[in-house]
Amino acid sequence: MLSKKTQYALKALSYLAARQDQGPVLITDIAEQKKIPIKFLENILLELKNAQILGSKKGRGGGYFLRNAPDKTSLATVIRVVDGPIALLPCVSLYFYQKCADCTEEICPINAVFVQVRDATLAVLESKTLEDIQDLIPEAIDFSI
Amino acid sequence: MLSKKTQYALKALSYLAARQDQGPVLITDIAEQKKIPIKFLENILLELKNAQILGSKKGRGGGYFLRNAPDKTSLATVIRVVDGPIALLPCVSLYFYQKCADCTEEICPINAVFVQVRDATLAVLESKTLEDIQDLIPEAIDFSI
DNA sequence: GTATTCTCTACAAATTTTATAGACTTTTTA
DNA sequence: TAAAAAGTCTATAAAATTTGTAGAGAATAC
Repeated sequence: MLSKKTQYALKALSYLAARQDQGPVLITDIAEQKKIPIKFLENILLELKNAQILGSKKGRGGGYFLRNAPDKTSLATVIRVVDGPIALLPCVSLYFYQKCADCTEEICPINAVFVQVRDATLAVLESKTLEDIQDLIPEAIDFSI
Repeated sequence: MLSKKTQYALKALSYLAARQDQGPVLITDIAEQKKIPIKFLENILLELKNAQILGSKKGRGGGYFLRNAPDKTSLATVIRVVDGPIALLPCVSLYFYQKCADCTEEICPINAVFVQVRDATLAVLESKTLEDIQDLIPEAIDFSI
């Protein structure tokens, strides 16, 4: 399971992606709308900024915004930044690889299967982007029609 | 990432699968060969037994053994028993479902993507079984040829 | 009936996750 | 140019989970 932190990150990014053209968005705004503890969210957004996913502006009229077009940031990237490895085993991870204590990967059948799991998972997470998880903006829907 | 507990479970099952026809295997034996803390392993094997994956026999000549043919137990089953949910989000889990606080799944784009991730992952984990991760038994390989 | 082996419950230590506090810096603007 | 607005940064605390240990108990084989 993704950590709460990562779930918060995805919600925040989903919110920001939908407001891409509307200039910087306040942390406070995101926290309230998405019901995320504000101080926790601060840390998360900062991390996303340090990873070049978000940009920010200080002072009046400031806030956070996507640094690139929503379709340029994959969900895999987000998860790796906030949560770490996507693979189910360390010996199978592309970005957080760690050798197993005793096993030799060339002949380890467990390793082989989990490479397949990783690839299946990544096929989705690398291809889906913030564009695909954009918030539907309620205000934009006209129910009077 | 899978917990150490689940990794131990998979190693133990991999060991047992390869020794399927040789009668019960001692906890001690598995623990030594797979370098798993024995008391921890006891708990794990017991859990696998309670989940009907393993059978056991007490007393001299006793030990643990697979309850069914190796190809009858999927890796998904094992992971669910030991680790819990395979899905990345609670609102997307088949066996450990939990509703999100504020989101309505029908229109939640995050939910939709993670259903796809889940299905891609499960396609592998449901189809692969203990047969696929059987230990290669070193003793059985004849290097003299 | 005793040695062997799994069973069960409780607990303890370590680590990770979740969250909060508060002082600091940058920017805007009156 | 000072005050208000907003993000930055580091440290710490609380809670939860994971990892591992202890030891008495029950079943079985010989």
